[in-house]
Amino acid sequence: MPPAGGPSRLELALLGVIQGGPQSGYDLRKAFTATPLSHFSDSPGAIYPALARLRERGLIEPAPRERSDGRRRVAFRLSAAGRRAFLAWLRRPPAAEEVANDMDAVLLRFAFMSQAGLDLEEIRRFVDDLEGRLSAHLRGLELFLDTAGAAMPPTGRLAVECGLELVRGYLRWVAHARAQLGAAPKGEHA
Amino acid sequence: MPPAGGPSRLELALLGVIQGGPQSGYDLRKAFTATPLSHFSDSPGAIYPALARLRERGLIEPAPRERSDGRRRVAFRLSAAGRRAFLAWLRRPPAAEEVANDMDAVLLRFAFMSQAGLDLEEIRRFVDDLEGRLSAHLRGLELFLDTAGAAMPPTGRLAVECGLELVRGYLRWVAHARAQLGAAPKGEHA
DNA sequence: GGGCCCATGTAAAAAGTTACATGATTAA
DNA sequence: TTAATCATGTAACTTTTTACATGGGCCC
Repeated sequence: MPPAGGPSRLELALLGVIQGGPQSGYDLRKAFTATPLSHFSDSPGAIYPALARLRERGLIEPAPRERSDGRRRVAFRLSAAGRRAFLAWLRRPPAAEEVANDMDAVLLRFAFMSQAGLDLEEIRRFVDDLEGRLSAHLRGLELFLDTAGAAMPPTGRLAVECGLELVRGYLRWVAHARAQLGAAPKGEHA
Repeated sequence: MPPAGGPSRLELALLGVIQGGPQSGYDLRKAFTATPLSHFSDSPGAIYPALARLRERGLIEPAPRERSDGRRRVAFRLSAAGRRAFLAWLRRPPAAEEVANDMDAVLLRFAFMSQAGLDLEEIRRFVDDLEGRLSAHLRGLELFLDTAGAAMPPTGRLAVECGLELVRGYLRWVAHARAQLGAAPKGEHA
């Protein structure tokens, strides 16, 4: 729904999957239902219009068809401009506001990074930035609880504490991710 | 965007805050900017139309004004039907699909429970149901990782592992919440 | 009186949801 | 041949976003 400036989250997810190899609308629908990450609609009413938009903007283009069984099938691949836009989006460091209430978008970016060929150092820098934002957000939540917690109804306070526990979970994951990324031998991505 | 059947998430959040006492549109905007839980837009273009819809459907009604300083101010309170609808929403046990990709909605329900006067036993049952769903989802993610994890690009796999860590965070919180709720003396809510 | 916050709204445009429509191909 | 699956789309509707518009009260 949001004319949020650049491509929508669905469009970016589409670009991300397409980036891994030409995909038809039907492929993409299946990818979204099969994959645990991302809760995107598998409805044709979302995907086909989104593909049409991406095509109009020159971010994707029809790929030459290989498997020429009789079926009608329109596979798309990224155009040069599409690849540029996608990489620019991937490289955007996590913003404070995003970390506070749109971690899905941050994780979506991260998920596509190695497949898109970002090098280890860039990915590590992203993780470092993310950790800083998460720590700040954690402090903010703790401060809020200290200030307003006592006056809140029990389940309200518990809900905020849940947010806190989540951020701690993210921070634990950051440590894990850094270990995995650090351990990987140089140039071992994709 | 979604005509998902009942009231939208924003509408439910509005009902939830109004439930705690009469609120004007401006109050609600402030509540959404000040509160850490929930990332709702503070934009008038979202809130005033939503209030108008709720009013048309008979879920809220203008409250008699108390602070009669000169300012124009239209405060709303829940109608009887509004209270019924809100309670019915609160009491809906968490569904599997919700736990997988809309925990925000689950937490939003939980946050309003004690203020709305649900009794401790109901809240505990909700938490028990939630734990069951979370455990099932955890197993699902673990299975996915065992099956598909090896074939995934590194950051893709890490992103799924992040989802896993999150679910573990939620489960830790469930244990904490149960302890808090169990410890509270009978009838100590709101 | 001028500027700032309070307070409520509207208008245009975009994106998603549900539901429907259509046709080809494969398998029973 | 009949049903299921592959595959792509359209139409109506709803909500949200951004941006603008308006006006009253308060404080210096």
